[in-house]
Amino acid sequence: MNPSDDDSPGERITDAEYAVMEVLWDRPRQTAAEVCEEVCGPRDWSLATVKTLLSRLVQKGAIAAEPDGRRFLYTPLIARDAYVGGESRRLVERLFGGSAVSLVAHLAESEALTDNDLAEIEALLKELRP
Amino acid sequence: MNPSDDDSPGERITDAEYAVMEVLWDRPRQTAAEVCEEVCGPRDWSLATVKTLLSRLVQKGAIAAEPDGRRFLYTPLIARDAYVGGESRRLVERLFGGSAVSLVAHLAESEALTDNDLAEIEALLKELRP
DNA sequence: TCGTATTGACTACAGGTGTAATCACAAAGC
DNA sequence: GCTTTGTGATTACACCTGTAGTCAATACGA
Repeated sequence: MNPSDDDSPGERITDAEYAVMEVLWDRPRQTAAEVCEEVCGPRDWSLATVKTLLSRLVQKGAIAAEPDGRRFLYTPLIARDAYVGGESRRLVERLFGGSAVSLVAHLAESEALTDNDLAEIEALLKELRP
Repeated sequence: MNPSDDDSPGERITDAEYAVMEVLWDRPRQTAAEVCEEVCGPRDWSLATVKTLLSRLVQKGAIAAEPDGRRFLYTPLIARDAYVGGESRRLVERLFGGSAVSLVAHLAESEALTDNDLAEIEALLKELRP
């Protein structure tokens, strides 16, 4: 895979922006007001804040703004999986020298994984490596 | 565990600061100049930058500055494991709804894990669940 | 038709972050 | 003693981020 194949937007998505992305991933093609209905309550934001975040996300190429009359319907341009994968990879890179195995080892040893979790992972692995 | 038992520093450690922490975790009790020797090259920083980062880390309570004559020897106050664990947990919380299993599943499915990785993890699990 | 509500664009502004210059001072060498 | 050098402290400054107000235009209801 050549480096310019990277389909992730150059600019990082911030914490606040991520909250907006969540809403749009859940249901695409929403207006600013609709997004606000979802997040303004929990995060105690005003509509203005949501509008700013939407603008910035459009600028960053993370979402598309499809004109619908006088307003816009916003839709994610990057898939949730791609984003989550990117962030995971970034963490593994930064904290575990790129070794995902180290991450799993750490999670296991630090009791972030219950016995049940371990069993689930084992099952998952069996599926992936028949 | 009561909430104030949290031994992690309230303030987050940033990306640049993390680079400095790495050096100190690798070998504690280093001077600013020594730290610079390690990071200034790779990150193309000046000594002044390193000093600023060290100051901020001291302020944040992430490292200690032990006087040594006219200068300081810097030493991490938070363990690498604690930090790494915290960051991992944060990511799992944010991106995978708190389920570490989901993270592993995602890594596996998104080919972030090679066959070799999977084998290693399997071996690790066998060790943890005899 | 005329006010009112809605909407995106623009502006604002404090705090964090990356990156560094400058300063004051003390140590060490000549 | 006087100068050079290494040191932390202070200050700087642009950009990013979180959070929001204001504005101008447009649509909608009376």
